[in-house]
Amino acid sequence: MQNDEVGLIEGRPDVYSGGTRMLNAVAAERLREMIVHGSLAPGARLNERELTALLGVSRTPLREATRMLASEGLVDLLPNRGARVAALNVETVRHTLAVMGVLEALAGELACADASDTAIAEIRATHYEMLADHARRDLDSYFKRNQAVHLMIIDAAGNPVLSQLYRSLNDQVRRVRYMANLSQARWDQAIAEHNDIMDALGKRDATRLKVMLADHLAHKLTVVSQTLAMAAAKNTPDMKAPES
Amino acid sequence: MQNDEVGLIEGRPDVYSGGTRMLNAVAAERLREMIVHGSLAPGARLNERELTALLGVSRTPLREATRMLASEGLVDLLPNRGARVAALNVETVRHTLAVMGVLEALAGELACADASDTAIAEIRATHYEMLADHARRDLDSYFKRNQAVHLMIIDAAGNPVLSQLYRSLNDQVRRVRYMANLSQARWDQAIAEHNDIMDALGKRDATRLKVMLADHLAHKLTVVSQTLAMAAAKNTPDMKAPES
DNA sequence: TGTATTTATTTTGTATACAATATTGAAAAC
DNA sequence: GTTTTCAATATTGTATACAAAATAAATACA
Repeated sequence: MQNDEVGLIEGRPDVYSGGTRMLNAVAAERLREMIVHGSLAPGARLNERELTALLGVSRTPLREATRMLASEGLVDLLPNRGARVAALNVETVRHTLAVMGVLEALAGELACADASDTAIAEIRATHYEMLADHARRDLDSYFKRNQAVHLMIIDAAGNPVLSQLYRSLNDQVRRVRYMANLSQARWDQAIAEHNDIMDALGKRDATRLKVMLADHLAHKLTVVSQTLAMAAAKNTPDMKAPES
Repeated sequence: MQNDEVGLIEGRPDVYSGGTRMLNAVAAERLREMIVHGSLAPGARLNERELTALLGVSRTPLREATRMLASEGLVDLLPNRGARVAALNVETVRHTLAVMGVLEALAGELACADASDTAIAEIRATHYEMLADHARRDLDSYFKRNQAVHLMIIDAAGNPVLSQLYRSLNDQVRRVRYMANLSQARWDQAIAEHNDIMDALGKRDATRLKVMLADHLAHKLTVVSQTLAMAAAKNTPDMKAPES
């Protein structure tokens, strides 16, 4: 009756088999994606019955997954009322971006000092692919490459703690992206900023890189704030979790 | 048979009652404490049977707790081999302290700019109590107050994301503290540094505060590194998780 | 004695059962 | 017509049952 999708073991009958895979990780991954992409909206309840049916997993690994997501800050747990997708208000995003800012600055510093030339070359290559996406007006691909560039800079710092933390915070902010498209002007500006960032990194100019990253993030904050303000204006009592 | 300690509901029979409390949170809190205090050593297996007996909770909330701790980085999950206390090697601690450094710097900046005078006064008061602990050579109380001061500075920044993240990272590092005592010389030096930190914060001198916090953390890193190196020398194949 | 190999035991992963709290909906009271 | 009350339903929290790994123990074999 269970195991419609996930729990199904390669070419085996549609029946649970026993202590075997890490369904909690699978469920967490899929829930994370749903939350980031907005198919689970901020404030939405995570109904266990629905989600077990959707994911083909029993309640046990599903609940383990929601608990993990709660520790990551994507979900809020309410006593006897289950899990809700974390609210997404301007304040929280501002706080999150402030932290991401110093993490990027640290990454920039470390990357300029320690990153290998080949690592920087790989970042540059992805950067150019991103420019191609911009030229083609391929927004989806641009977003992916843009993300990749930022994550590659972070990873170039060679600090796994930093990498993991940044990814976690980044997921929070990514949720906003799927709420509104980018204006052409802002897109062009972002590209210009990325050129500066790439240039500074190529020259291993940590001081300038940090400034560029900070500016880039500040502009992102204004865009995100506008997006959230508009969304809040549209359907007023949204975005914020329904009051307890 | 279960519910020896935690699940026991006020003056009720020693039997489980039903969908009621948040035993996962209770279990997570107790496990976190055990890991931070070292009663669950780095690399140790988290045997579910033992822990359910110890905590008086069934496997379900216990597992939810371990999954949360995994997301916090205090625990590693191995497929079909359960949870282990995360290893505690110099590298990881160094990476963690590097991130904590930029978080403290951000907090210092924001606190100097935005913290209320009463908030700073409260930090100062705790600072003086810490000096009293030092004068009395009350190491335990000193550690608590020292922690409190640092957390108060973080919280004074008024950024909940920052606060939560810092606490999570801080738990990682706190584990080392319980492995060795402090030399008198280092203790005196730490006190001197704290005086400087307090002074800079009182004058809302963000630039100097950031330098002081950075120095303080750098010294902490050397102490922690020595501690871990000594521990590694004593019982060689410890501290690192047993190879998979 | 030491090393494979097989068998027993333990431990983990998942599903389900059951009780208590929330939520819904309809009847009753105002 | 609106609000209140109370039963019916749904949903959550916890415990337990059962199967597959993993580990330990025991046996076979050299």
